[in-house]
Amino acid sequence: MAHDAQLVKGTVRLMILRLLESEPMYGYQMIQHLRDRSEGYFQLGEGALYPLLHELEASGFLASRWVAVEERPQSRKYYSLEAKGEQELARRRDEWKGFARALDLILEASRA
Amino acid sequence: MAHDAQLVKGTVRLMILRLLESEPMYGYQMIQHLRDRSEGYFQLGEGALYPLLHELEASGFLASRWVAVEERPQSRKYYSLEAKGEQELARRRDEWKGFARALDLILEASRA
DNA sequence: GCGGTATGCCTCAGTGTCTAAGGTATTATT
DNA sequence: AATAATACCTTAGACACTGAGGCATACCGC
Repeated sequence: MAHDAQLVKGTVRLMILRLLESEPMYGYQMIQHLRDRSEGYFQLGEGALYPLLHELEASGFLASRWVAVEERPQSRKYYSLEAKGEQELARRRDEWKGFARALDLILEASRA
Repeated sequence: MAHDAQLVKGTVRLMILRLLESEPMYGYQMIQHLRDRSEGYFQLGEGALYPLLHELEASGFLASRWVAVEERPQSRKYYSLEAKGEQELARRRDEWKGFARALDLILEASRA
């Protein structure tokens, strides 16, 4: 709605970057972690995730590598956070804080 | 992204309903209040506001009345919160809290 | 007198994010 | 034999917001 209008929509970006800050993960795993860590709140669809991961990698925020798993036929594509991605994470985190704070100013609004 | 995927996009709705909880206001005034109360953070565009007000009124959340102002040529369209709008406000407020809480769970994530 | 800024309402094409559904392939369960 | 789970992928459509436009009046500076 203004300078960072995309902020709130792009919250998934922030969450993905945050997850990868802890450890490298593959897509399917991210969906589960988001669901579990948010106590079932975030049910991210694959259609929202995969294109986003590709974009983040193309932007140089993430790197990926394929890892075969013996007992499974389907390889996993692990993503990890690049230095540029860490900066992006910090930026997005600050934006989120700013937004949440501003909204609280509106909601609480002690004065009339 | 899930049950209330529209939540975060529809944050403007929440803010408008909140503003009108305090007192009836007209569109142009809402834009200024949002800007001032958020310390300049929210710069809502008219293109986002007016259609939304029409929709909220059509949904029965708001009521409007035109008020002429002597020293000004342009009449003001004052909106006020209906009973149904108060319920909607409560609902949206709870949704917002749930979302912000869930996101914090992801961001803080004390465990690995 | 003329452009810029402010007030105050309005609309609409375009952008970007997400949803919902589809696809491929294998294994385990019912 | 069908369903769910794992694991990757794509794409049409919905939806909220941006940015620009329009209309009308008043004031300010040059």
